[in-house]
Amino acid sequence: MKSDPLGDNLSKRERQVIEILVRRGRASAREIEQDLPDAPTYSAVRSILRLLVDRGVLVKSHEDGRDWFSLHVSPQKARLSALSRMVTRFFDNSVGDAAVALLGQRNVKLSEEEAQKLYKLIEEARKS
Amino acid sequence: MKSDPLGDNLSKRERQVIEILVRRGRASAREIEQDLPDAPTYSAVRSILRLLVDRGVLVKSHEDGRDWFSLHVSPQKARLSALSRMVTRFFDNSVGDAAVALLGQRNVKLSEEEAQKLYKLIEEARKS
DNA sequence: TTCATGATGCTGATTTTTCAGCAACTTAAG
DNA sequence: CTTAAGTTGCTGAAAAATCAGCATCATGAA
Repeated sequence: MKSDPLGDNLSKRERQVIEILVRRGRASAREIEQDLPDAPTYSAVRSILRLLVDRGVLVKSHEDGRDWFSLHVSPQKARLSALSRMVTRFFDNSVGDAAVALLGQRNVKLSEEEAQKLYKLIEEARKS
Repeated sequence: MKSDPLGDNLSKRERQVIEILVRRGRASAREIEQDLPDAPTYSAVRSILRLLVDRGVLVKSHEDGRDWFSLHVSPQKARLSALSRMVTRFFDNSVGDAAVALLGQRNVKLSEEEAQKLYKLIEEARKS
């Protein structure tokens, strides 16, 4: 098991940046600056981005006259990784417990499509 | 909405400590020291604990000749809070998407009991 | 080309986090 | 009581993270 690039070895700002990129997929430095809570100066944002790129967490490309940043892993993978991590650390590795906690919250609404998908997944995961 | 005490205003070490307490419910300083990855000295652990108690994140009690630490909120609440946070930040507030991602992973096994619970929850969440 | 606007990365300073040393205190055993 | 082993909080130092200033480079308009 390789060391998780999105694990607990990230600072506050780094996590904030990564959350932005998980949601947006890809963003310019300016966009990240705008999305950042209590945003510091643009320079400071650039510093954090530079660090993250150096460590291989982010990927930088250049287009339309500016840099674009995205996660080294896909947002899909990042989401799964984060979920897994939570299941491991908070739910003693039990996906079932986590799912029950997730769906057992107040005011949870599911579309018909989602409900169907979930039924199917549960059926598959059911021990024979 | 109160500021989340388990939100993103925690440092690396602080998060590590909190994860330990979510799992153990309550622990002595020595136990936390042992569970901590790359554990520093016992003194350093105490410093982090002292800080967290001061900020009201942890609660300290004394028993059997030593201090015991636990979360100010219940592990149950902490888990839910963490899940909600993830749903908000990583799944665009869609509990359905998160649940599908969670259960759609490889090698997910559910007990009959868990499956039944989930069916029930989905049924409830399905109400238009 | 020249100028203005915006983007970039380097650098060092400030702030926060992390840490170990140490003296005081507690507890239990002798 | 005296001692030894374990626990605790204070303190300042070391390391890491955060940040802004600034010079340079890129882009596009005049």
